[in-house]
Amino acid sequence: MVFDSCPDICNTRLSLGLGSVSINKNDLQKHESSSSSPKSFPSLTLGFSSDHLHHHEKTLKMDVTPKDVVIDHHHHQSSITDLVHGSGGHQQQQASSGSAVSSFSNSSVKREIREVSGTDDQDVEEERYSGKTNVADQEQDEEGPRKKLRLTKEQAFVLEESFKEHSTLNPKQKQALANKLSLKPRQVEVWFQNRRARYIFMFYNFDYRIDNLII
DNA sequence: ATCAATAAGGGGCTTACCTCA
DNA sequence: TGTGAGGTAAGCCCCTTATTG
Repeated sequence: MVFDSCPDICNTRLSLGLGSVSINKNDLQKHESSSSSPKSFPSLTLGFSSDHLHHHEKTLKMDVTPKDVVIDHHHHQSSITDLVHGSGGHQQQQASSGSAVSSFSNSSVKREIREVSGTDDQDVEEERYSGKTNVADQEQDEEGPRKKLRLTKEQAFVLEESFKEHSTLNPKQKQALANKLSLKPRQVEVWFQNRRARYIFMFYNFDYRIDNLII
């Protein structure tokens, strides 16, 4: 199904298509086998309009599947894109990044700023150095191999409960949780990131099991 | 020694906001 | 005064690494 987008007005000879892409669930689940029932996802396609298609063997195509359509399916974004584009997920990221040309990666800088600034964090840190896990963390600040923080059961419980309420946090919520648990806001943020990743993984595994049951 | 779980690092993309021509 | 382009900061995601039980 393809709707030509203003071919006369823009004269770009491009068309914008809305359709669906069938994806074998086996391929979706990279590391899992069985269940060959195909799944279809909504797809957005940019290409030459149909009347020009014959003149172009190679069509410029950009499928937005299904990241922006299926909520919480980010985890398999690259797998799906692999199928559509035939290679790594980074290709999709580049394809969709037209607006990001002027952007530059400044993650590490951001992180530095985050660590250096924010007196609130310092207060929080001072507090947490009195706790059980803080010794290891304190050592980490000094030179040497990074020590892995293990959250206490209480901390994990509170984070879990909070995650049930909302899977993402706004800055205030993050800060409040950090204060409550004597953690850095960054640690709360990381926990939620990892937790979301786990959640999506579990979601797909559940889906996979259901499929098997039905078959 | 091996493995699974998970905290954290690094890089990329998106979005909002600001400045300036 | 309104507008578009470019820069910046912040947040999120994916992938990966490192640590720990």
